Amino acid sequence: MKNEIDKWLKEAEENGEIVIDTETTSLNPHLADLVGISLSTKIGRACYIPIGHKNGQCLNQEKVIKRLKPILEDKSIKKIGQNIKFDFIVLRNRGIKMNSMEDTMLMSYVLDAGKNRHNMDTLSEIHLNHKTIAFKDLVGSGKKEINFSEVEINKAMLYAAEDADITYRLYKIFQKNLKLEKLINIYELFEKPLIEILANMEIIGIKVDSNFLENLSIKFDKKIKNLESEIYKLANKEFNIASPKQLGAIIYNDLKIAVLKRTKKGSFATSASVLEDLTFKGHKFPKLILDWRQVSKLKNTYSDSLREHINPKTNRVHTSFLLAATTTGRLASSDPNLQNIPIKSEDGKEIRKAFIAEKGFTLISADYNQIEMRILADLADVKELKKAFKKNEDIHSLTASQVFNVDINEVNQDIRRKAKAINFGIIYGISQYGLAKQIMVSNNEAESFLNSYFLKFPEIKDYMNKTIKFCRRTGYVNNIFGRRSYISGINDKNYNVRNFQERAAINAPIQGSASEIMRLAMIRLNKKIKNMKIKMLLQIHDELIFEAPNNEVKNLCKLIQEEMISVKDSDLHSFATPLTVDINTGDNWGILH
DNA sequence: CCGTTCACG
DNA sequence: ACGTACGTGAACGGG
Repeated sequence: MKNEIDKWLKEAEENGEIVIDTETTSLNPHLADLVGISLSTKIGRACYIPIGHKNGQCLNQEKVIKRLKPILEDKSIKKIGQNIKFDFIVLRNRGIKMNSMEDTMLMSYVLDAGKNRHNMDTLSEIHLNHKTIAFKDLVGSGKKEINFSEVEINKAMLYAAEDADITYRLYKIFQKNLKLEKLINIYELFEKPLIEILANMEIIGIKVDSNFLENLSIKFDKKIKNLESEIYKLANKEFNIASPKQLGAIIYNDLKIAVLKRTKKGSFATSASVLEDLTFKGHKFPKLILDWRQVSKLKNTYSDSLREHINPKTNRVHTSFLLAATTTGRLASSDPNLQNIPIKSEDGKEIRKAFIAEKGFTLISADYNQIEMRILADLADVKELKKAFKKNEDIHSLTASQVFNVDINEVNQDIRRKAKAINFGIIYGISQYGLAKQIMVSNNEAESFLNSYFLKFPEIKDYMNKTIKFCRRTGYVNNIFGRRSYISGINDKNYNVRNFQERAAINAPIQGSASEIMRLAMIRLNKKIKNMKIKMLLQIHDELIFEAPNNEVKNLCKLIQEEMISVKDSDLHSFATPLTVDINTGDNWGILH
């Protein structure tokens, strides 16, 4: 049996590449134990090494790991996988530091973001016209679902070997296509380096104070109970507040607070924006619901759930960063999502205080200031915007003075707020209707704001028209660095679908270019700090969180800031607009802003 | 398993 | 006349 493995590894050395796929006890790589490993060195042929099945004859785990390690750590041998960051983390927890990794999921993402998903079942059907053995067929579903370690070895072998073979076939196809489409650089420079960087961030995790969260839960629970009794009193009955159906019946049928409003699909409309309108009618009920919703959200999604994600061995939370989830190049985060931790409300900010630095360490937050507006200035070559950023002016105040025709020193809070909403709207692909709703002015007013906006910044209108035109012709848009986002439905005959896609087309290059800048910054920073005590912990789109030894904080802040700003001038693109980075430090995430 | 709601950038 | 701001993930209800 051992000679058998040696044969595969020898072929890997000869070919300079090997496909690897790990089967484990969990889809969460931080909790997963190895059950088996499949390998392929030639199309149409793959093997399965069972090492953790509960039933049947397995090979000795330690011996297999020891035998595989030198090959997986040999830089001259490519390791090819589908979502290989998962396998990297699983193997890293067993002492193997895999390198020279290739990932078919990321190749597909670079080629086809926005066109289809990038899981193997989808890719196999699209590119190989082959329906794979489903994971569900092996483990079942619902009550009868079993763990992968309980799957019969013979069945697991067929499944795992198929996956390795399909991965190899996909790799060959994508390799060719990336060159053909001239997208190989995006894959090499923006995707591959992130695999190990993100894996290490996930493995390190961030420390979370469980007791602090528990106390918050108790505090939130009291608030919820108080609100509930008030709500039931006004409703004259008890009901499930979390059910829009029941809530709508109370609002529109029992209390008759307002004329019936429905969602697109016909159910009662009870969203925050609707309830906010109703609070203006002087009734106490909608406000109570809004408060209840907010506190319930904080308790259910954060103070309760976050505690369950704390790894008892590390006292830290280990998220998963998703590299191939968005259509624009942004990352996503899950299990738990650490990119949407509350900040806007006072109660919400409390959650952030639970994220703390290790003793003797400090958290450092570094965020790009106004990165999307800066990219827009560059992307659309907006003279006035570029000038303003070079002079380090407040961009919303400038917009306000231009749109509302007042001196920049006479901009008040109200028109600055409106100007800020316009700037956001521009990035999202504005409509007068959307703007009107957002800042609560009439359609006509919103229209006149936009007219004077485009008069002052005519290049932005040109960019929008040009982008949509390009997208209609090609079906996709490019960002500054050449990443492609497919926009399906840009030529749809349905007006609403089409408009929606047009806004997405305008937004994708802006959001996407910003995400690329952050990727470059992470890669540069990683090179600088990889042998230091400071650790990169989180990325929240335009912000990075680090944990650094107290006595090094001052110097490291400078280093981080310099590296992030210097991305402005890379071999790939040079910005005329300067980047600025705000730095904050503290012993918890709550005081970083 | 989908729709609704809401947390973030 | 139409009626949505762009990109996500998680929790929950209800069929």
